[in-house]
Amino acid sequence: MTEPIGVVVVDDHAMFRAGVRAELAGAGADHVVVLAEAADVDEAVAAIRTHGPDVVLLDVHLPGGGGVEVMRRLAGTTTRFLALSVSDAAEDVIGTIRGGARGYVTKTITGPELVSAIRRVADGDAVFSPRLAGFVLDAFAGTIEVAAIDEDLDRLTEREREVMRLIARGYAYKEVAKELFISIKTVETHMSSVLRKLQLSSRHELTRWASDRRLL
Amino acid sequence: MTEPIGVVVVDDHAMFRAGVRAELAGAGADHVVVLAEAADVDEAVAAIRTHGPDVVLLDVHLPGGGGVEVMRRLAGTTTRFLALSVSDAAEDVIGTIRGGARGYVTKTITGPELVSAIRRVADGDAVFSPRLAGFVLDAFAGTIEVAAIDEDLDRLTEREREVMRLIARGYAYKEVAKELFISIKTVETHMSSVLRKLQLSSRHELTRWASDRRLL
DNA sequence: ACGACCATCGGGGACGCCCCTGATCCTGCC
DNA sequence: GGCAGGATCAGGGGCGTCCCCGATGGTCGT
Repeated sequence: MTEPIGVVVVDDHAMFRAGVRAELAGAGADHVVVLAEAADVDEAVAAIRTHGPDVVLLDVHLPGGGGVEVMRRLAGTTTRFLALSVSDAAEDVIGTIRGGARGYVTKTITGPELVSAIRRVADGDAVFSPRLAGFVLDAFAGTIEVAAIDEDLDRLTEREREVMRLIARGYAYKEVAKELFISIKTVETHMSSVLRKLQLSSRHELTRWASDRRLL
Repeated sequence: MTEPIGVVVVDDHAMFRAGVRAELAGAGADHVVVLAEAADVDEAVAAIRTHGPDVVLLDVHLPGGGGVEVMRRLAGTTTRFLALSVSDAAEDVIGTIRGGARGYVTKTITGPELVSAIRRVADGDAVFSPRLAGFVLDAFAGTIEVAAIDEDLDRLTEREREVMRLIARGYAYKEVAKELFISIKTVETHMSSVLRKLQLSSRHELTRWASDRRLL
């Protein structure tokens, strides 16, 4: 409370960064100080290393790998990350939390609420927009399943991933075969492996699965 | 140039509105004045009627019907609309232009660029982010096709639309039949009509078609 | 009353999707 | 050298998808 909280704002929209800065200057008063801004992953890593902020306001979708990449590169720091995103998609939220963020709020937040969220994160609390809190808990209740997803994807061979991508985009087996210069039967074999490894049962589920993970 | 340009800012994110206001105050200097802000369709319509701005900065995705709804309700005013969106999806851009906007820029824009865009729109020019200009022209080159899309959708009967929605979500014929308490054969008949009327040839194309138009 | 349109069903067929078994070739590893 | 795993292909079968044909009953407008 006596010490102001140092913050670095990471977002690829200059306009939005200006908005955060303006709101924090008004509602944050002496409590929160914006030390620096960054517009992509490289800038963010450099700025955080230079300024050592207490809290980083981190956009999820960011040129250069996304907010998760920033946290990965700074693993081990004492800095706390608060994700700030337009997306309320479960994959984004879960992925960001698993990447190490201490909270996740959407950009519909108001200035005073943001100040409050920053202070709570700086104090070590976890902060979530009300609507998100629900499935964050759901996800951690089913941690095994969440962890298993990436392992399953890793189990796919290179060729299987190629086939999977085309199928998920709506290509018929015949078209995949022509595209990859292989027989239809080979496509069927790969697809069979893909569905088995991902524990899916049809191309439609695969399409949904892939689009949920933004693999298209 | 002598007269300042009056602007109303419509966006559901208070933070973003603050950013626009701050940037316009800095880079816009005397040339641009923010008359009012609004966070949803009703507020926007009221604010624009009250203040009669030269230009409205209009977010595309907005509670209460979207930016298009705002323009529809204010049809006939001399106010010019500049769409300001995170989305660069063709449907959003085309739909907004068809709704009456004089320009469309993404939120990656900087303050000075936004001031420039506002002034050009106020002067009667059309303004587009460079990457978007291409397919805006494409769309107007193929105006017949764009106009035909909605006519085709209108040609579907109520029952056909129900079937279409379920199929597009990945339901099998059998599942659709159970869901709607009809025979599989009836589902097939409806699907056949849907595909013929929409000039598509498979459920996969239908899925893509529907998701492109956010009918899911 | 008649035609136009819609929703509902059926038979039958061509082809796509998915699975099973089984096979060859190559590469890398112990 | 054997052994595992990946990529390639084949045959055959069950079921889904999409089409053709035809049929009945209901509603609406003229």
